[in-house]
Amino acid sequence: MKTYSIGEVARLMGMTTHTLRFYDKEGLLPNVRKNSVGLRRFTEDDINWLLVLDCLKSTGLPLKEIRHYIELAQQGSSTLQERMNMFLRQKKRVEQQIEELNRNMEKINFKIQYYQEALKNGEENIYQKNKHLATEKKRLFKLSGIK
Amino acid sequence: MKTYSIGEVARLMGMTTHTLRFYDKEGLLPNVRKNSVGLRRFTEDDINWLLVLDCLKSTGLPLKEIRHYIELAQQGSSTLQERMNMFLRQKKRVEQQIEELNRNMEKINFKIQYYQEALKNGEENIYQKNKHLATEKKRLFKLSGIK
DNA sequence: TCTTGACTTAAAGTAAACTTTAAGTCCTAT
DNA sequence: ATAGGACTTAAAGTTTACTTTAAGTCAAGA
Repeated sequence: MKTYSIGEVARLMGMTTHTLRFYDKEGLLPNVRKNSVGLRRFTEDDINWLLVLDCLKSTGLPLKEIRHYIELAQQGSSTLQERMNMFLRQKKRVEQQIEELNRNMEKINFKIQYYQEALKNGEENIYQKNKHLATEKKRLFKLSGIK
Repeated sequence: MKTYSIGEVARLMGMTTHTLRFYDKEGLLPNVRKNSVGLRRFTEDDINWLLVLDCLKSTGLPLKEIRHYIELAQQGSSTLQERMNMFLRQKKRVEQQIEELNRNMEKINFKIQYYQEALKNGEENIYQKNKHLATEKKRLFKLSGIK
């Protein structure tokens, strides 16, 4: 069965070998074997897991909780439900992240529009500078009960 | 003109007063005035800026670069273009972030599907466990030139 | 008057996720 | 046989963005 060196996997995943060893030390690479001279050999399955790890990590799941997921997986099919719940929670978080990014995108687009105007006129117009924030401010004031 | 205490603004923004003082110390709240007894009083404009700061921060712009933006703004209209470029770059980053989130969402959805199947059958099917990763793996292998 | 609570500054401490350093082994090509 | 490069472990250091602690001021309520 084909295996890969830590250097190859690092290049493949866009990580450093240091990071991969750090993950291993932290228990985040549960199945990686070492050959007769003590070098890590990564299988296709190890790479598949790295892709999932990368997905969880880059959607904001802390390494600690990724390790917890690994522990669940190692306990066998009795933890199937719990593992699915983890992915369901993560799905919700990603949905929220996308919503927040869209809201922030609107703000950024407004700012770009504002600067385009300002560049055309050669000066800034303080009064329309933050027009777009009015709605959100009202929401926050209502929510916090301030004023 | 109505102003707000640091405590009110903290509640409004969902931050602590500590964080607001930290931002002030770091030069991230350029216009906040203090009253006769030395207490910070936040104006509507200060709150507007905090909303923009929050937008930049939560789309991943480091505080250091936010401070740089402030410095540009303080230099007047000669920096309009540069400030717009900053928002244009940030827009691109947010677009990439949304794309990445969508890719990750697909992986998470596959995992949820997988667990639903596994729960129905009461056992895991190792062979379809990572079917969805095949395409991405091919892409990565091609990109890195490994194999 | 005393205490409670909000505020002040300055400085030290923390958590997460690496990153770097140090010291050493092993294989390959010149 | 020796220099280079990839690998090993263990441990210390770094960065970012806060968070906590310490020591103190001030105004209002019981």
